[in-house]
Amino acid sequence: MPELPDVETFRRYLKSRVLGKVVERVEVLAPAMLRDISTEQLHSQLRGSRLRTTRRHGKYLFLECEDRGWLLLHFGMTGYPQVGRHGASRDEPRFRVRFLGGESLAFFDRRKLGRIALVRDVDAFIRTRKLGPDALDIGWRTFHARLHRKRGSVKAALMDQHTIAGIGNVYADEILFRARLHPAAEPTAVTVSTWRRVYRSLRTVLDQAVAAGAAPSRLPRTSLLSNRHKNGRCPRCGSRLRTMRLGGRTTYYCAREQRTRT
DNA sequence: TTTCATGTTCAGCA
DNA sequence: GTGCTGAACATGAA
Repeated sequence: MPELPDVETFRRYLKSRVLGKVVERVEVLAPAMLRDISTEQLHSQLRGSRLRTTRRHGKYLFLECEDRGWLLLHFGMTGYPQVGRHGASRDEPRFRVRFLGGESLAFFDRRKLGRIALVRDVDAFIRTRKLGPDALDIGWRTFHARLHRKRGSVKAALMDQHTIAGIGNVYADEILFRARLHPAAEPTAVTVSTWRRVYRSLRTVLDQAVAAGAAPSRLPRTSLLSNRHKNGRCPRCGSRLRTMRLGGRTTYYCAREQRTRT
């Protein structure tokens, strides 16, 4: 479920497990996941390099490889990293970085929708891709300025990575549920005080999710996340949750509590 | 068997 | 440029 909280959890995990390690070799089991680089190039670029720092922007994770640039990892819908001794896991990873000393970083991704690349400069990458500010860094003024004039729905605006980076389908629903705002509300019709509520909700929801290590079981019981399924009920008022399609994705909301205005 | 799924990207259309 | 829809990517789960 790689949205911002998941990727931030991955980042912290990798920070504690692979920094300082030296790359021995790289194995690409699913070459289609590479972007703008071949397996051979990636291997020769990374071999002998020491991992120095980690960075995250939105749903992108970067590992700095000393003198070689940054290894970019995007987890798509089903990707996740795992560090351990070679071959410790039953599943076959799509990508693996072996380190001197015997450990390796494996990238699992059933659906192969994840992406792997090597970039020279993270900030340049963010500019080129026109990614918006990271959802955990954005301040109230910037948030309001970037969102309140958008067309379409508030939910689509929250999920637009060019507007604000890191929020996906699940957390967009969660943020709007907590803010009690209807996901289909038009951004231009939302009052400033309601935008404030959305902003505060965004901070609370993301902060709590990161603190919980993005584990649904460790999120507040009043969260929508654990109820987003057929026959799911609103954890606050008990009414049946409704669904609709917004921005091409299934949207869960409580029709009784989430209003179009206010 | 069919439908749906947490993400991104592109084509086609308004 | 903005936004929407549908498709593609590739695979598992309900």
